[in-house]
Formats: sequence, C-alpha cells, structure tokens
Amino acid sequence: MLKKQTLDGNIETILLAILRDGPSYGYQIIQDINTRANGLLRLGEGTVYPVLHRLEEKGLLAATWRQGDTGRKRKYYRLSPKGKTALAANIEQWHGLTELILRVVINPARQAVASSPL
Amino acid sequence: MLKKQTLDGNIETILLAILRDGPSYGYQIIQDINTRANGLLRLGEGTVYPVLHRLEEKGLLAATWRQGDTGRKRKYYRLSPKGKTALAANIEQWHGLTELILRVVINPARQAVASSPL
DNA sequence: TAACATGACCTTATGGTGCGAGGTATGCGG
DNA sequence: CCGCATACCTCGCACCATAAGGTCATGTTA
Repeated sequence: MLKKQTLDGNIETILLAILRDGPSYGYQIIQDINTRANGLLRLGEGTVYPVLHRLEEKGLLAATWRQGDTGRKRKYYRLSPKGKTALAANIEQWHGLTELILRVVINPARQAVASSPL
Repeated sequence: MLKKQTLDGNIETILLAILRDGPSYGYQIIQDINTRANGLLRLGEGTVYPVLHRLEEKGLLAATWRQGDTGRKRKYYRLSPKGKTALAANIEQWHGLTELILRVVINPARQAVASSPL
C-alpha cells in the first residue's frame, strides 16, 4: 500500500485522468480508483471530496447535480477544457519527475558532467 | 521546472540516494542535486537542511562535524544501515507509484477486470 | 417500527512538508 | 573595510492528505 508521502501531489492528476474517461460522481470515482489501483492504494472520502471541490473551484472540473437511480442526488463532474490542459501539464510534470528520479535515485551510473572525460 | 506538489514526498528519497554514493554535507548536497537535476529542479537551503535534520532524527543518517579545507566547519552526513533499508523501501514505494500512475493515468487502455472477457 | 446497511454527500481538525526569507559565522580578495 | 562565497541554521506560511464525524434517502430485516 502506498504511503501518503509517496502519493502526495498526484491525487489531482489521478482524478483528472479518471474523469477523462467520461463524467462521474464522487462516490463512484472512489470505487473506480480503488478498483483500478488493485490493492496499491485505498482512497477515502475525506481525501477525494476536498480534491474534487478544489478542482471545481480552479475551473478544471464542471459539476451538475443529477438524480441517480438510487436514493440521493449525485454530483456529476466532468473535465473542462481547462482541465484537459491541466491533465496534460500534470502528465508532463510526471515525466519530468520520473526522469529526475531515474537520474538521481534509480540509476547508480554517474551522470556525464562537464568535467567527466569520455 | 518541477512544481512543489509534483515533487512532494520524494525529497527524502533523493537525499538518501545522494548519500548512498558516500558521505557529504548539506551545502555540497544541494549543489549535487541541482547539478544532477540539470534544470528540472532547483532546491534551496530552506528545503534541504530541514530534511537532513529530519532524517538524522529518524536515525536514517548519521552526522559528524569536520573541518573542511575552506572556512567554516562542515556537517558530514552518511547513510546509516537503517537509512539504507529506508532507501530500499522508498524505491519500492516509487515503483508502486509508477505502476499506479501507469495503470490509471498514462495508459488509456482499459484494465482487465473480472468482468472483461478476453 | 425501529434498527441497520448502503449509497451519496459534506466539513473540521490535525499533522506533515516544501520553501522563501532572513539570520549567523568564517575566510578571502579588492 | 566591504563584499562575496562557503556553510550552517530557523521561522512562518501555505498547502495537502486524511481520519473522524456528520447529514440525508432508500431499502431491508428483526
């Protein structure tokens, strides 16, 4: 199971990516993530709902209340154009991070710096 | 340049990895990181020193003061056995995270779930 | 009918973390 | 003497993940 600190900063990206596949609502999104994560991660409501609100406030998501087939109303979120752009930017950031970790952490081989002759 | 939120939670791992190559001191470590990051990242002293202290307090690093060739004394840090274990654990966490992001964010193909026939 | 389970939403409080800004000390060159 | 580079440090802010604790609505079950 991934620790909080490992996951930090990537939850927004995960939510945006989930919504890329079409509109959905909080409760469903949580199930989706936990299913797709397949044991690697288990997000609770106290984590996801605030992030959704944040993303809506930033204009990356748009929300509409709709009556579902069961019980209470659902708040459906969908990716806004701004959200799509942000998702792309986040993915780029992610690639940057993997490159950095690869350079500094994973790959023990010395980086070629100016002072290193071939 | 990587944003804070993208980097969150990985700085400890980066520091541990730097120290894996042998003992060093704060100021030098900062240069090292920023050189190796090659523009992807620029860490300041206000970021690195507290992390070093945290890692020392947790027993992942051991420190000794030594006189350097120039001016002031330097506080040399080296990886403790506990630190080596932690680094290995962090790297495992990292692989978990990459797998998760790959599954949920990068790879748009549907995950094979129980209900999906081949 | 009361109790419980489940789907569905929410907020508050807490602890952790990154980081800019600012401060101290030492030696060297102009 | 002043400034610069090396080298250390801390304070305060802002942000974020999360557990815990609520609120509704609709069943189902004792």
